[in-house]
Parts: sequence; C-alpha cells; structure tokens
Amino acid sequence: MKQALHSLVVSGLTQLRDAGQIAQFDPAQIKIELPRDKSHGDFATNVAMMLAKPNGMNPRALAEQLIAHLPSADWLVGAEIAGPGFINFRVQAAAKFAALATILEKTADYGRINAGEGKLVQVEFVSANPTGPLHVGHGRGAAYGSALVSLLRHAGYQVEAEYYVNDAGRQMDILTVSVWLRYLALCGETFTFPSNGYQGDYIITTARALLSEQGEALRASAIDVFANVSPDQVLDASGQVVSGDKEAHIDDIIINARQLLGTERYRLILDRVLHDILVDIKEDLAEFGVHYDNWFSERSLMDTGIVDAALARLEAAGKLYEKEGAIWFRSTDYGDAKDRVVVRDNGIKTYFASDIAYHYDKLSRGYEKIINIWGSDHHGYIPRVRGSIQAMGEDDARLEVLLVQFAVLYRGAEKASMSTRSGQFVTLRELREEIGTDATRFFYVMRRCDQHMDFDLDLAKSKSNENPLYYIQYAHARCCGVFTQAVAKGFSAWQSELGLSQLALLTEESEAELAQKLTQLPEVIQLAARDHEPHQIAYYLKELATQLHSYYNGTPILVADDALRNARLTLLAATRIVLANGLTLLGVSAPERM
RNA sequence: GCGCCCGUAGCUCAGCUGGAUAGAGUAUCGCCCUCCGAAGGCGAGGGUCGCACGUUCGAAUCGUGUCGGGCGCGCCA
Repeated sequence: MKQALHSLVVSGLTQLRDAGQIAQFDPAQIKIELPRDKSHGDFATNVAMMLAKPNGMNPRALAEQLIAHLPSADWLVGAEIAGPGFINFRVQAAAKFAALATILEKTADYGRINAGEGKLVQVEFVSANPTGPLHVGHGRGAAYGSALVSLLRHAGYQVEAEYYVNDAGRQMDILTVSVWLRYLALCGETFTFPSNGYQGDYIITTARALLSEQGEALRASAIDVFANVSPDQVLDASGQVVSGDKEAHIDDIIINARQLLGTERYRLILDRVLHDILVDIKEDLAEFGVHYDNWFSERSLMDTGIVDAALARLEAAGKLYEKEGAIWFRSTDYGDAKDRVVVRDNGIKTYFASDIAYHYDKLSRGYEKIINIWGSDHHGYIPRVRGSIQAMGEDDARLEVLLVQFAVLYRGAEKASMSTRSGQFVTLRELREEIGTDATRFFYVMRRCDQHMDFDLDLAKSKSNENPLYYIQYAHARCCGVFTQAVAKGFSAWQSELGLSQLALLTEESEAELAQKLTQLPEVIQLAARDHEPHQIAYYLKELATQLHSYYNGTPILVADDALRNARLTLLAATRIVLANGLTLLGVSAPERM
C-alpha cells in the first residue's frame, strides 16, 4: 500500500518534472509516512515541503500541482493538502484488508523479505572467555545477537552465527592452575588458594572429575608448587593492597606448574577444564535458544599459522617495528591513540595479534559484511582492529562493530554484583531458571542495545502483569482461544474461504486499523534489520497486541451470523500469525494457552 | 586529562535519520465482567525533551559549548 502510494507520487512528480515545473528529484528521498493523528488520513507525505525550497516554490502550491498530476487509482479515495504543505491520503476501506489473504497463505513466512538479496553476512557474538559459566552480562549479547541473526535471515540475508573461543593465552593458564590447585587440595595438599585464581564451584567440579579419572597421577607437593613463588597480595580492611602482587604470584605458580607437570599433563588439565566449560556454555546457550554455525578457536589460529601470516602482512606493509624488545603495530597511522604491541618482549604474541589474524581470516572467508557484537567496554579496541584491517589492505567498511551496553542488575533497589572472579556473580542459567527463557530474552531485546539498561531481577522474576511479554503472549493466546471457543459454543469451525470472501463486513474502525497494522510487519522487519534494532519488533508487537486487546474487548467475535463471524475469525487468524512470527523472531515462544 | 555512549512524564523506556498538539508501559485516580480468557478494556492527571547558543520555513532529532552519569585509555584477554 505504502509502496503503491510511493509510486503514484513518484509518477506525479515525474510529470511535473517533464513539464519543467520542478527540477530533478531523488525518488528514494520521498517518504510516505503514517500520520500520528487519525484525522490526517491513512498516509501522508511531506515531499511538497521537501521540494519547495530547491524549486523556489510555495509548499502548498507545489502540493496542489502534485495532486493535480497524481495518477488515479481506484483504491485511493482522497488526497488533501494540510498544514504547512503535507499531503494526506485516504485509502478505500477494502484495500486495508487485502493483505489478510497473503498472511493466511504465507503463515510462518509472512514478513520474510528479500532486502538482503542472499548476501552472505557473519555475526559474531557473546564470545565470552571460556573461563567460567556465562553470566547475565553475556545474556544481553546472546539475546541481542541471536535476535539480530534471525532478523537478518528474515530480511533475506544469508547469515552465519559465530562464537570466537578465546582458548589461548594467560587466562587459560590461570584456569588450568586453578583447577590443578583444587585438585591438589583434594589430594590432601595444604596451601592458600591464590587470590587471582578462578574461584567458582565449577573449578572444583572439574578437579574432582580429574581426581576420579587420573587418581593421584597429577599430584605434586605444595612445597614444590609454591617454591620461589613471589608473595600473593594482602589487602587491608578497605581493600587496599598492603603487600604482594597477585599477578606475579599466579604467574610464578604457572611456571612451576608447567615444570612439575610437563607439557602433556599440563595440557591434559587445560583441555579437560576447557572442554567442561565449553560444554556448559554451549548447553546454556542452546537452552536459551541461541544457536551457532561455527565455534572458532583462537588456538587454531596459532596452530595453523594464520597469526604469523597476518603479522607478515603487516610487516610487508611496513607497519610493524621493534621497540624495547617488543614488536609494535603502528596503529596510530589509523587514528588509534597509541601504537600496540603484537609480540611481547618474552616472545609471546598478544591477544591483539590473534585478533588481527581472526579478522584477517574472517575477511578472507568471503562475507559481504562481518558484524561483531561486543560489550561496550571494548569500544576503545575498535580503532586498532580497523587499523589492522586497513594495514592488511582490506576494506574496513566490511566490518561493523555493534556495542552492547551493560545491563545493570538490581535486586530491588540494590545493585547485584557481576564479577566472575568473586564467585558471587549471577549466572545466565540462574536468571533463566528463575524468570524463564521467554522473559529473559524479551527483556533484553526490548531495549536498544546501545542503551544503558536497568534490569530489575525481582521485577522480572515476579510473574506480575507488569511484564510486557505477557501482554503480547496473552494477545496471541486470546486469538487462539477464540477458535476453540467457537466450536465449544456450537458454531461451525472457522472457514477461511468464507471469511476471506466476507471481509467487506468488517466495517468497525478498529478492524481496519488492526488489519492495516498487520500489513506493516514486512516493513518493520526491513527497518529493524537495516538498523540492527530488534527492539523495533518488540515495540511493534506491543502496539499490535494493544490493538488486538482493544478490538477483542469491544467487539464480539463469535456472533451468530456465519459470514460476519468468519470474517472476524479470519482477521484474528491473521493477527495470530503476525504475533507468532514476531515473537519467534525474538526467540520468544507464542503459547496458545497461558 | 583524552576518547566513546547516554541525559525525554515520579520510575523504566520509545520517538520511524529535520515535520503536524512529544508517545507507551508502570505508578496514582475514576469507571467496565448475566457477554468469546479482567494476564484485558475505557478515561484523567503528569514534560522548559539536562542547560545555553547556533544551523532553517521547522530541532527531542543536526553543530558547538557546558553540566551530570556510564565505560574505556596494559607487553590482560
């Protein structure tokens, strides 16, 4: 409908242009919008005001000319000038119901569009370090990322969802040592657990598994483990460091662990804990309705030499140099605040080196666009990554980085801690189990991702009617309920053909509005996909649910008249489809009963 | 100090890339179940869009400054 109007306006303007009344114009700039005020008609455009100035014309006069040259269409009932130069359009009532047949026919596919034209896009999201279970902070990225993936798929893109597994580096060593120390404690060794070790129960679980599988084959004496280890930090009551250094402390333990265990046994522990955590993360995400096409290992980048290849490209471009024993990337050439180390003075490559290689690899895989969804705390990281892409001779416009702001958690009025190290964080699993997957996903995706967000756990947990999700799901359940009610009341089951043939009986204003709202889904999906904003879907569903509830409350559906009853049921059937499609898109269920 | 994000109703948030009288939920206050699900509907009150300039026919939206909040500025990942 909107597109039809758009082409009418374009052809009207084209005539004016050919008659020499106005200059050339860009059809893409012409917008047909929905007036806020119903008295302004069904659609409106502001082209007359847009084009008035460049053509030296009065907006209202231009509008008048345009209306005079508008091709006629049987569904267009009127076009009037209003205000400073808006043109308001009125559309025939029957035209508003035209989409119902399409909706019923396409069902789950209604809303799918081809804006993406099958272009290959990759979305990387969550990618939390495999050092422990996902916490609620990751939940937002997971909900947002997977909603974006399905949104883009509905919009006609071919999308691959990827999780980058940081299974290399010092954190893996700390993880390994943490497990080993717990294992040693289970063997009967006595010592103080390092303050910088991972303290969660999952560490002990893996340690216990190792003990039962390996017996004491991995045992060493605490005296050897802590030999020549620099002292751990000591804190005073206010949390200030009195003495010691927790980083140096654990690094020394790592050195001893490698020596005492040897490469093979050390690797055995590392692989074991990594495996356990990844299994947990995958299961957690799957239960959250989040699915990936690829799990990409950082370690594999090193093993296959991609890191070296990427660094060689930077070297060839003359963007690497040596200073103070380390090798630096000249990222300041690309707007970064300072140059960055890629190889430390101890010869170990930094995380950034892996990441350069990772992006290099992703770009070489042929995606039209790669989208990274990062926590907002990583924003300072963007310039150096873009810089590395440019330095390697690639187009950094192919990379898009979307930042997800943190959700600040509250329990009532109190902030909830999210620290992974403290062992007191709220896990995503805990959140899901308490408030359910549907509510969790909907709450996260309801807000723009670049917006700070307050997540009140108590509120989300309470199954009160304050939860907007229930409002939408209830609308869907209501739509479903009427059909079983119809039969229970002794009416014949819904006949879609009869209903579709009798849509002219739907003369209520709320019926026309509801039908028109249904036709907006494809457009909402297109805009939401273009802007990467799933929350637009949530808002649309909310509005649709409002209209449904209002209609349902004020108009009896199950009337005795077969024709009218079936027409109304047809409208509800279409509404049910649209609600279900929207909810599915967000990863939320559409229950038939609640 | 520098950089990024953000200040819209008591609270939580939208505002379709500059348009008509700034919206929704919640909270508060009135109504509506002999009727298809009241997890619902109808109505009322509530705003100097942080503040100040500027850009133009027109600004919550764009620019500059300023105040306030969040985050980032490692040879960590």
